[in-house]
Amino acid sequence: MTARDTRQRIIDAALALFAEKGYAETSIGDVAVSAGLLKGNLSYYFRTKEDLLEWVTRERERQLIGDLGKSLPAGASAGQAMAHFLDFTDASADELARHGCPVGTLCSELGKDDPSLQPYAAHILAAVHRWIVEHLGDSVSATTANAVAEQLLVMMQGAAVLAHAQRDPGVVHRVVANARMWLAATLPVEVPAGSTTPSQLPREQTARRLVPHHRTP
Amino acid sequence: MTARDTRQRIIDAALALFAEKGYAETSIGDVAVSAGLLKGNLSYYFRTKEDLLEWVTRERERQLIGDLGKSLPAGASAGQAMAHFLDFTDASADELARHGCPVGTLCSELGKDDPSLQPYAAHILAAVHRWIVEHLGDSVSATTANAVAEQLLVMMQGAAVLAHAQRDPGVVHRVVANARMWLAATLPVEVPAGSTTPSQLPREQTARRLVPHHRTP
DNA sequence: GCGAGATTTGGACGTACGTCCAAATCTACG
DNA sequence: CGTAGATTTGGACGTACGTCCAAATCTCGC
Repeated sequence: MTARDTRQRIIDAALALFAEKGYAETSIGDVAVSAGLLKGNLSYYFRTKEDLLEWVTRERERQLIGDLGKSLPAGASAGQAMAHFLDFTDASADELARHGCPVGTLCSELGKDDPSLQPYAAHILAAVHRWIVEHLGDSVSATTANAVAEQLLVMMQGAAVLAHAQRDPGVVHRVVANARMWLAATLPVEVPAGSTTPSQLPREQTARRLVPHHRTP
Repeated sequence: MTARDTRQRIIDAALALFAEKGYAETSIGDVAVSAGLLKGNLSYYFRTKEDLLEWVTRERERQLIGDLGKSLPAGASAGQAMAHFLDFTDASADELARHGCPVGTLCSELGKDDPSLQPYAAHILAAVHRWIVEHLGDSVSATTANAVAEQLLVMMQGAAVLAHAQRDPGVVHRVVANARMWLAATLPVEVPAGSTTPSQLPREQTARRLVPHHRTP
């Protein structure tokens, strides 16, 4: 196994652990064990924990933007791209409920104490924002595109926080469904229904423009 | 100074520190110094750190629900109550940008590693949900009320995450303004404009049903 | 003013962590 | 095969933390 492989294995292990337990609660030793080496060996590949964090966030952004592009046809319309983004989030509902959004929770955690670490995570959010704006193309004005991207990010991040707090992926499904309707009403383009359409959710005649929500008291 | 005062001073100090630096990053010693006593003395009032957390979250819920009720007329309509909730969030924009939502970040952090601590924070979110549902009264069906409460919480939590990540209170202002319009279009009742109305924000003819967003690249 | 209970002091103790390092081991090439 | 460089081992070191505790000090009612 080459050193390059080992490096990547460390990054992958840290990626998973940071998402699962957070940055502070993940020790260098945890990462080492998960990657199949001893703690002392990590310093050979990453001098400090912050050094590792930097590579992990870079990798997260690379994977996230890469996954967003995957299975999205090259010449996809703005509406198709937005539907794709919502499908992607919807498919992540279970993981979001289990661990929260890997990016959002990292932003919150790193922003708390040491502000020098926070840009690492915030950079990923900005990249997703950019992805949305770019894929809206010129179907709307730049100002509107930024507003739509911000609103979408807000809804997805909020859904992740609530789904995680209540351990209920249903929150994500409902918010995605609402976002779909909101987008269809807001954008001057077609927004195809996703693979998980709101019609699969309980529909009640009392809810207007809202995916109903069954509380478990 | 009575022991009761000291206890309260500890809780207040911990409340502020947990919001500012997070639970894990706040040491017992930090709380002690901030409350004006020595570390060893804290164990006299709170056996363990988790014990302190329990009281802090209780206090946070008490204050939050109390503040929400404050300056809201007794017989307020559903629309007035919702506008009040949005005004309250809007007024917290600066603090949300600085430290994130004290409740949401606590939920995210506690939910990560030790699941036994997470209910403390999640309970507060549930209380706010309940507040919204109760103040919607019977202006809408129970199902719709729950959906509206969930959607509002999602938007506010998402706004807090993004505002915190970008250190920009403007996110909160824009999301609140959008929520105001969304509520007005969704609820069958009047939703009075808040003290901080969207009209004070830059308005562009290109944005339909969206508060425009100026990116700082 | 005296004594019992409440409160405070200052530090001990064990644990966990990030970083560092010298020796041991492995790998690849001459 | 032998050696130089790459990689791994196992642990040392300093620090910070949560918890615990015995002694000292304070606060009241009597």
